[in-house]
Amino acid sequence: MARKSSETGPARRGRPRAYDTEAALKRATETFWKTGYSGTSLDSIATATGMNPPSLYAAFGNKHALYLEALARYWEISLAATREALAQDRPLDESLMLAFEAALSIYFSGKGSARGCFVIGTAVAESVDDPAIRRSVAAGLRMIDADFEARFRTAHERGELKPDADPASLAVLASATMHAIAIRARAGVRRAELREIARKAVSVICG
Amino acid sequence: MARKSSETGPARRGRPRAYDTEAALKRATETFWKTGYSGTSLDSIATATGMNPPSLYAAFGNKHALYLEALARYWEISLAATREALAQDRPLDESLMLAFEAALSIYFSGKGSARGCFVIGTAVAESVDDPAIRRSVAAGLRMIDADFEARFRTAHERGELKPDADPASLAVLASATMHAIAIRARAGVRRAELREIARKAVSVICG
DNA sequence: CTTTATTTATATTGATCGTTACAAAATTCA
DNA sequence: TGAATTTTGTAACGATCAATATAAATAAAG
Repeated sequence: MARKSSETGPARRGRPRAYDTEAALKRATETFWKTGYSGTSLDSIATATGMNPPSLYAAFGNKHALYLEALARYWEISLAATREALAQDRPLDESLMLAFEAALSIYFSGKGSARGCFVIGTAVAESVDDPAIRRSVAAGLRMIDADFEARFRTAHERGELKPDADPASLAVLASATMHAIAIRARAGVRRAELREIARKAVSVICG
Repeated sequence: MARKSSETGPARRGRPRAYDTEAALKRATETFWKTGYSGTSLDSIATATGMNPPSLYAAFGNKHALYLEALARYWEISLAATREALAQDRPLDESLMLAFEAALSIYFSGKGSARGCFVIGTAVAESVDDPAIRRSVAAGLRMIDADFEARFRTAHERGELKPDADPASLAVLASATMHAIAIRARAGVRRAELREIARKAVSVICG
């Protein structure tokens, strides 16, 4: 409802837009990523996107809707990265490390200091008071768990795990490891150290 | 500097205080816990504590200093709870479950919906832009790791672990599990389910 | 060229932000 | 009792908050 259609139809009528919606969402996401939802003003988003407040509202509705869109988009990208890493035809330990490396690439993708995970770093704080954000967080976490569990199940069938290993239990630890890395990245821990943490976790998980 | 001395000396001169500093800090912590640092106004803290703004400033300095004090106090209580749980003379798996149960008791200590961990839920969001908060988070996490590692080292010496088990690696997974529980509690996951997650993690960690 | 449609830029809205000035209130000391 | 000291309650400060009203600007359609 807020978002205007962007299909290149028979030529639009009025003054052309000066912004690219995709690019603006990306810039807005980066701003939220750094200072959180409550800590980010619409003014700073306007500055980051180069858009005027009216254009922001025309494009995204309001601050809350804009954040939800940023959150949804982050989940898409983040889950796709994890899924793609786990889909590679590699031994289990390499597969897990690929997933953690993919996560680290996202957590350290900013220009300044590490921002960690967008969800852990900004959405979790709002989750208590904001039902929509809470639902998004819960749903995304379930999907991460499911992706890891699927990978462990495959590994189990391939005999990469001990027969008594439980894919669901290992999935819990794998996503816990990912969250731990996300938290520590935002707390200023260096990437090499986080990689080491991932390595240690993988070595335990894979037996 | 901000905090006035509260030692019951030779009787104070002026109008007596209408507030108890300890109780006020507790109420302020609960408010921050629910709506985060940026999302909490000093007005709401004044309401929660029953204090006037000038009294708040006289007692704690300003919003930032008040939050840092709340954070430091939370770390104390939280770390003490973990340490005490791990200090119990129990088998390793029971010891870990005690620590996780202690954490759950804190994460679900609020009156309304679960608030999760104060650090994960509120401090992590501010960590990128706020050096003081970031340092507190990083230091606290290191202490948790150290406590778990010490427990695993003891278990290793007692022969509760396989000889090739690495206490540091297991500690990473234990605190990762704790963080995972903290995050999910704030995302609305029920306590019983979190207990189950902890149980699964313990079963993997302990072999 | 005029009309219609859409976006931009600016300015502003009332509300709320963190913080403080100020005076009344309440206590101890002389 | 009166002076000194500290806290309380209220009111207000300028700044900033999310959100909009308004009008100029820019395009296609008639």
